[in-house]
Amino acid sequence: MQIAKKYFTEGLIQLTILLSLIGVRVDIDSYLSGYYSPLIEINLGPSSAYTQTPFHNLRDTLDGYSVHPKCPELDYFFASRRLLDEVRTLGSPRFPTQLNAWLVHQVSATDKADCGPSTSNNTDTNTGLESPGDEARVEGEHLPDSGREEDEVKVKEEEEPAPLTQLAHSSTLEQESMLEGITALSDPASHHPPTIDIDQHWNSLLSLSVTDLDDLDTLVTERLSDLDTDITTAISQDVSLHDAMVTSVGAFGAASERAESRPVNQQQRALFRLESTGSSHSDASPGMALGLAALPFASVCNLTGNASQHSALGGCLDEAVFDQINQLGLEGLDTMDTQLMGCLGIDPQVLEDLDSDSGLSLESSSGGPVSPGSSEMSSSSSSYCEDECGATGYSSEVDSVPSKGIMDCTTTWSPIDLSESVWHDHSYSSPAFFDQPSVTLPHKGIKEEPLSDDDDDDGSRLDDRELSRDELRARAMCIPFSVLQIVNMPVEEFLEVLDGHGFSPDQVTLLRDIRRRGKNKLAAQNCRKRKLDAITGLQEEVERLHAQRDRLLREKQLTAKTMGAVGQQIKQLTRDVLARLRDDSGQPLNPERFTLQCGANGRVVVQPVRRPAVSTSTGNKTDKRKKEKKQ
DNA sequence: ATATCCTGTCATTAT
DNA sequence: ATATAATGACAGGAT
Repeated sequence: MQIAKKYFTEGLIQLTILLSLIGVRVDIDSYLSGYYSPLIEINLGPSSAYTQTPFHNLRDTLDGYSVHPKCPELDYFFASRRLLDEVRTLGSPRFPTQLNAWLVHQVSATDKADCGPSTSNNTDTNTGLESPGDEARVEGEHLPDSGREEDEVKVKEEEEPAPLTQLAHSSTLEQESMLEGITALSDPASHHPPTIDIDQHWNSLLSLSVTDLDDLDTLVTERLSDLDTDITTAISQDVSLHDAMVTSVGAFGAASERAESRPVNQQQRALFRLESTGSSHSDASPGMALGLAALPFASVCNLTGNASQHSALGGCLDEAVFDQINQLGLEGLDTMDTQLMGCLGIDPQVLEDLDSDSGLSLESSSGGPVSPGSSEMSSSSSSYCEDECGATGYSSEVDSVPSKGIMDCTTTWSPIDLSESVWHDHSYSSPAFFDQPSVTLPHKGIKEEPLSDDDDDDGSRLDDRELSRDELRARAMCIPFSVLQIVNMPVEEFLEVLDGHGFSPDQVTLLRDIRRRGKNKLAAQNCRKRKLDAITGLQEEVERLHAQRDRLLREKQLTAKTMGAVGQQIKQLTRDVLARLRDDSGQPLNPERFTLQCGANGRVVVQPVRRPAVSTSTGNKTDKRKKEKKQ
């Protein structure tokens, strides 16, 4: 008897839940009230077992695990409960409170799956979970078996007082009487209830429901974990973009500050910048190991990664790399230069040319035998890297520069071996080298070769060709500073230059314009790089969202398929139950004419199948109208 | 010849 | 107030 009772109670609980899930209302109160007393064969009303047999207890007991109150998977429980509350607020068929227990059970299921060895899904979203964990524990996880029934009834009473009063009143005795009633209403010929068949059905239903609910558990768990993962990813993505921006800006700002505080160090910084440019396009230069030893892992990964796959952090990491390198101090920089040059196979002469234009206009700086843009510094103490390239599109505009001025001032701009000024003269700070964005644009490498060929072709005219418009203007105005010097020198020094060299107003204006244009050129390059990075990031996000959408659609299809199977099982079970019920005359009920309905209050009632109400109702209405008209 | 891309520059705004 | 960064728009050269 206890076994049959257990089957009935547990099975009916699940039946009620499943009927609720597919929208069938099970009116248990109707059974209790006795309105359908002739038809009541199974009083599966709110018995004590109805409330004290939550699935999670069974499963937890069977599976031999329990939920730790601080288990991160308890988040799912509260998400589920929130969803349940939302469903309730919609006024849709209210789920019996067993569903609450089922949802609690979901926590247990997920806990079993994930709380143990694999808790990698959400490790960062568990803040403030202690109280939920405690609450979940109160609701059924760690209740002593002796007091479980009463405690759970209390929990349910908090949510649905009215029916739960009935639940509390419906006791095991009612269940037993219900079973007795079933026996009494059964065919007298077969006095024993068809326990075997019903047991099989119940077992079938239980197995099905448990299995399918496990599937649903899995789906729910995956869905929640996906959402969690997506949220985490979105946050990290956002942070990454933000970091990319902020780091870049911060690096620039820091570079400026360092430029002011440590001007001596910046020539080397510029050199390392160049080295970084080269290394970022040549995999894992061994020479970089000297400076990379202390670099963050991300920086190393970025440097050692494929250059063709430029990451969004590439620009920032360049600054980070050289910031780290600069922190190593001046010691060993010369050897580092040599090592880097040797390992990278870069001719120092070439590097001198590559320095210009933040690497984005490398095509304008050839690796010719003579540094075309170099010029001897009239300033005794300063030597900026001279070649300010990126003027490839202005060869025609060079003509507009007054050639007369150039002729007048040519003597002060005799080319020098820039390698000396670059590699040995560290007296001038050049923070802009550090500011220059990393050479990561894909077109850079493409443009590099043909232009070098061109430079080889007519290297004799490199001086004029390589000079930018502002460079020529500076020469024309007899300004003893190169464009890079003007652009890269600190603002204080620039102001001193403006004031202390007795420049004419035109020269001052030109100096300011050169500096402004140079700064703006770098800013434009950074801006474009950021834009490309943002586009790349958005494209990746689109791909990710597409993948997520596809996955969710597959899950939706699987869920619908599972629910359809559950519905079919329930229909079959309903037919079997109805086939064993008898009406007042002792005749078996026609399964085609009756159905089991789950009421909002938790009662399961046997109701006649409603005929197509449209025709009948309209017909009745028309008949009534006719009668009224006749009257 | 045309389209597209790249780059420098200007104007404007924000910091 | 000034310098500078950021960015949209435009122009011109390169491909």
